Amino acid sequence: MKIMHKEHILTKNQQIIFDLIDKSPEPMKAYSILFNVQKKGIKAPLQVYRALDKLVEIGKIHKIESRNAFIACHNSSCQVANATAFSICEICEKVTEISSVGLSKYLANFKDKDGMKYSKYNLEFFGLCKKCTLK
Amino acid sequence: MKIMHKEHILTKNQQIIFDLIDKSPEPMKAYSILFNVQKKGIKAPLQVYRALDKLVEIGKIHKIESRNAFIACHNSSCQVANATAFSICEICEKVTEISSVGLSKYLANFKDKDGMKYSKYNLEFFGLCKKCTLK
DNA sequence: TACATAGTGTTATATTATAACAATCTAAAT
DNA sequence: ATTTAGATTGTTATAATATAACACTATGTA
Ligand SMILES: [Zn+2]
Ligand SMILES: [Zn+2]
Ligand SMILES: [Zn+2]
Ligand SMILES: [Zn+2]
Repeated sequence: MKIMHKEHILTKNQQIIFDLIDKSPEPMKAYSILFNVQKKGIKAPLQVYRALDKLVEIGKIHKIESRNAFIACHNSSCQVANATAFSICEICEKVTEISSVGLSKYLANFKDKDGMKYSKYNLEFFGLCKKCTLK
Repeated sequence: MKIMHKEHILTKNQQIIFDLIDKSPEPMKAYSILFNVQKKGIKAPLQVYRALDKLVEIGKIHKIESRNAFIACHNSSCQVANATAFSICEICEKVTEISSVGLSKYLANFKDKDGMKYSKYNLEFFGLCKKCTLK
């Protein structure tokens, strides 16, 4: 898996949008991001999507595909933008990035019957978080 | 993981839409499905989405989240709609459902640090298929 | 300077998905 | 056969997500 270093210098729009996502306790959707940064001069969807694309590319944030939402990478050992795993609570929608050495090793080495070699994966687990299990 | 039996009797719309997806060599998008079934009397997006929702629920088709597209389940040993894995070629967009006993066992038994128990997962691998590797 | 590359601002538009409501069908249960 | 509950349908309208196209600006570097 290709290593993506995260020490990019962010541009103004990228920084504004990253800061917002990074502070958010939950994944943010593009138009919610747009609404929240309009006071900072980012007025159009495209400005948001362009920043999001770049932030995803360099691994500062990840997209939760099943939710069309974006979360900051809080996986300290995660130097890659292309090997991601999340747990998602189906009640409260809490999303957590999973950092398991065992899991990432297993998936990075997984080979299917066709011998296709993978350069990237995304895994989303669904269930109930602790809080929601107790309710 | 809850077992979803697939021996549902499909309604007219569900059958029309399943047949179309099942014959397609590649994942189909909702509005492409709509276009293709208009001659059969299905005229509105909602009719398509409702059938898709049901077909996903009963495990006859799966949604490829990263592509917003739908593929028929061709995994003969797959009796569940909630434990899915796919390989996706980033050039030709060929999608294959992975049926690996090892993989599904590993993921079904995976537990994260928080002890969250999962009821469902979706895994998407990305890379180059054999054909595209040779080009 | 000259050039290439990446980022920006803007308008318009494409694509994906759901809300709301009335009508109809289906499968039991009386 | 009649009632009832639930799922499904048909329809119009609208919401939510994402990209095309184009002119312009910043930044690094040769
Ligand atoms: Zn990460
Ligand atoms: Zn929860
Ligand atoms: Zn399947
Ligand atoms: Zn390919």
